[in-house]
Amino acid sequence: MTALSHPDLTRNQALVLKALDSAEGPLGAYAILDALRDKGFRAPLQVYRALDKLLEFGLVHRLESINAFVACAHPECHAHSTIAFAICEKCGKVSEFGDKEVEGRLESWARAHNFKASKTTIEIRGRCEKCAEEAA
Amino acid sequence: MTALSHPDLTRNQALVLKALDSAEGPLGAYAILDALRDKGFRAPLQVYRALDKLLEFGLVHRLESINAFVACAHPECHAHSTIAFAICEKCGKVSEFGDKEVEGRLESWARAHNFKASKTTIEIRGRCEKCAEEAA
DNA sequence: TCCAGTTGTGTTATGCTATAACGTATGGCA
DNA sequence: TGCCATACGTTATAGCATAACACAACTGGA
Ligand SMILES: [Zn+2]
Ligand SMILES: [Zn+2]
Ligand SMILES: [Zn+2]
Ligand SMILES: [Zn+2]
Repeated sequence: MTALSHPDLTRNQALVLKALDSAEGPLGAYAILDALRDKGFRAPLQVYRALDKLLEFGLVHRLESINAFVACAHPECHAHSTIAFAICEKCGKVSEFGDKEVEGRLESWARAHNFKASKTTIEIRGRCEKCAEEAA
Repeated sequence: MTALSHPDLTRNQALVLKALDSAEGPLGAYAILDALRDKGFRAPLQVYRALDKLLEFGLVHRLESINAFVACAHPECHAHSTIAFAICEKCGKVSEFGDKEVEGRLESWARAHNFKASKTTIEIRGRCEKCAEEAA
């Protein structure tokens, strides 16, 4: 789905990114581990270390509210600004979007309170369009 | 700090709320357990079950990004609207605030994409005013 | 009164998420 | 060559959350 190329990804990092990228939805670290056992992965740390780097590169996002990871849908693009995620609790579909207005409001709260922000999380959980239709 | 009274809190629920309310910052479930061992608490489930109810009553918030819980700073007040949290990673101080503009923007994204939101998380991690001064 | 349903509780065991601590291997560079 | 930084592999452990079972207390109606 996304551009899988990046300067100097190591083998493990590339494998983890590929696993995330070819998954339908977000994956937990242990699900990634299971998906990569036949590539030689044995221990959670192999996954977490790769994820740390991929997060640093901005190629992967961590979804705090569900302890899972997704490949970035728009790499190269949203650089390091604040991103919001809509997560379907039924099918796992994740949509990322940015909103300058929201970002600005949160930034001004921080400025007004002398709060030095380092990372902002915005996650909406619910039902995606398709799954909402099916609901009772 | 906050109003500790609520219709029909059970003993365990009241104890957990009191523990959170008298803590300096957010507490993990196991920290609450440890704090309540001398009140007879023995197992994590005693804590989690009380927390479930307190969350339902809106007396406690869960901070998804740090797997911890805080007593609501404004019970009775912000009812069930979306709340944002600023969490100091140094001293643990948590500030809650609501922003109708932010809430509205996220709601309109959801409406535009036919996404049926059930719970929205907004958490800003960083340094509070006091701790930012001390930083190198 | 008795029964059934609901809610809270206690306990044991288990599962899922993440990191500590150790040693090894590799590549760039003075 | 010696040094440093980075990645890797493995074992063990820490931290967070729930499943499953059993029992007690209350509630409302037959
Ligand atoms: Zn992205
Ligand atoms: Zn869906
Ligand atoms: Zn609150
Ligand atoms: Zn602070």
